[in-house]
Amino acid sequence: SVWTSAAMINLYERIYLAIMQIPAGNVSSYGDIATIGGNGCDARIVGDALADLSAKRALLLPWQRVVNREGAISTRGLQQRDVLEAEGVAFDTQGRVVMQRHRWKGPHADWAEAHGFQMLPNREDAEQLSLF
DNA sequence: GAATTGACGGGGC
DNA sequence: AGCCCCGCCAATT
Repeated sequence: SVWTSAAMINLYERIYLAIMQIPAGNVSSYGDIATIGGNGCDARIVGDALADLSAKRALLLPWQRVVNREGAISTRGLQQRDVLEAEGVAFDTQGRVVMQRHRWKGPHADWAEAHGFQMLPNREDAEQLSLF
């Protein structure tokens, strides 16, 4: 219906807003952006939102900073890697972003709270816990 | 409505 | 590392 379409536009806008927080030199994954968006966001929806970008809108949004969880680029023939390298992002020999170094840790707590977004769970703690 | 398709991801093995 | 299976959800056919 008309209303679900309007809701989707808002969801896409939330996704775009989250993506705009990714600093140059970092990348985020579709899943991480979905986690930050919270409330109905899903990794596939993030992909949908980016696939929907007009050429004009794409110039205003750092869409290139979204890669999959392995650091691999999902677009084809769009020079995404070149742009990321120009931003200082390193790739491994398999053509994937070195996620340990460049994966964005998520928005700051105050920004997330102020705009109704979620924090990214702390991965260091998760790794520590898994040791025991 | 049902089935299929995606710029996806987690968990198990 | 890989592979497989399954969940997810909007859009399309």
